[in-house]
Amino acid sequence: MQKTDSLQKRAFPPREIDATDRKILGELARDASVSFARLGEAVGLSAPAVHERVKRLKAQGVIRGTVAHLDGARLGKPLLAFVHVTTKGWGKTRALMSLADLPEVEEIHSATGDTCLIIKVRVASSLALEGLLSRIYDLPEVRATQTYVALSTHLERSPQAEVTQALEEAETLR
Amino acid sequence: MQKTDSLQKRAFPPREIDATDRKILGELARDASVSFARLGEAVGLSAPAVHERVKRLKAQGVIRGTVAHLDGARLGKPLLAFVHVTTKGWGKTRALMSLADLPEVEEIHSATGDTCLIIKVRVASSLALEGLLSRIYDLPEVRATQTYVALSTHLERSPQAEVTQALEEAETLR
DNA sequence: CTTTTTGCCCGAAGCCTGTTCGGAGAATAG
DNA sequence: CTATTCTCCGAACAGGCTTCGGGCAAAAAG
Repeated sequence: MQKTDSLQKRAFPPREIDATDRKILGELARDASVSFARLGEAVGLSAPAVHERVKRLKAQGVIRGTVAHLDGARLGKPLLAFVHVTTKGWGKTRALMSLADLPEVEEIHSATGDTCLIIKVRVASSLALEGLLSRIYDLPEVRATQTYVALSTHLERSPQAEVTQALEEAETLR
Repeated sequence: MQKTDSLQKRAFPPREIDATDRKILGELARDASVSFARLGEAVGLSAPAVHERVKRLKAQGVIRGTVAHLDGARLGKPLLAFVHVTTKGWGKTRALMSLADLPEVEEIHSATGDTCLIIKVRVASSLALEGLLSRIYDLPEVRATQTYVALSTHLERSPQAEVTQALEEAETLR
């Protein structure tokens, strides 16, 4: 019998993510409303086995949660734009991060290139976009912004489970 | 009794999205794994009433689906980047749209500004990013690209249900 | 090689939840 | 006032989630 006095056993040891896990993740990334039984058919396992894997993947943080994907246009926010912000000094200030309180702001990244911050926003109208840009400009550390308005969206999805190995293979000479 | 001979009755007439709907959508956009009973408590309705509203919102297309939100880094794709593509002529060609077949490509938008296309990609390494850019450059209609690498992501979420009315209100003089 | 341990899987069963149904109540139109 | 429509609720059924115990194979230990 194993003693576990001083060394606490982890509930989920950091196991490798295998091919079956990726299949499950691929299905869930496309449609998380599928039943465990049907998921099991797709990957060749029983429902309890799939359930255990999904529980582990959630505990490991690979699955960050399940969310409803809403249609921005039907919600009254048909205008999508990317705002590139150039800041004085380092961009990550409390004031800039407070933009996350607005439901119009969907993403905030620190980035390389000319700009320091890339912000993805979805607003009701060009007037609302102007109002949002006005709020950004009011922040003292903002030096300039450049806005790219999405005229049409051809693809928009959450992170996918698969990885294309061919991208990393040695590039042949051109 | 109403005759329905020539005019087929819609299963879900295009009803207005009211405040209760938005509350439900807000909850589901944050966590779609909540039960209808708990959702009903949050908005002051019974489980069947919430169920009917959600069914209608799905039929209307406001809820496009429920998906698992995966962690790109833990899946082996820690590098997020936005690629701006300048194309010859109009950007939306079949070759460019075929980039959607790659699981690394998460978004494709036609955009205003200097660029014609904004592509959001998540890759395993800088080498993989180079390989992906190489594929983009191989397309005949691509004139130039500019890549912004996300150093850190401070916010990344799906479209939110709320709309900030204050953004559209008249801007006072500065 | 034998034994033990570990990890992963499955079938069965209980319980929680999704889903449907019929009816009540309010608001609106006729 | 009456009829219609719409939305809601309580109850009940059915189905899926979740747990449990046990079996099997591979790896590790002896």
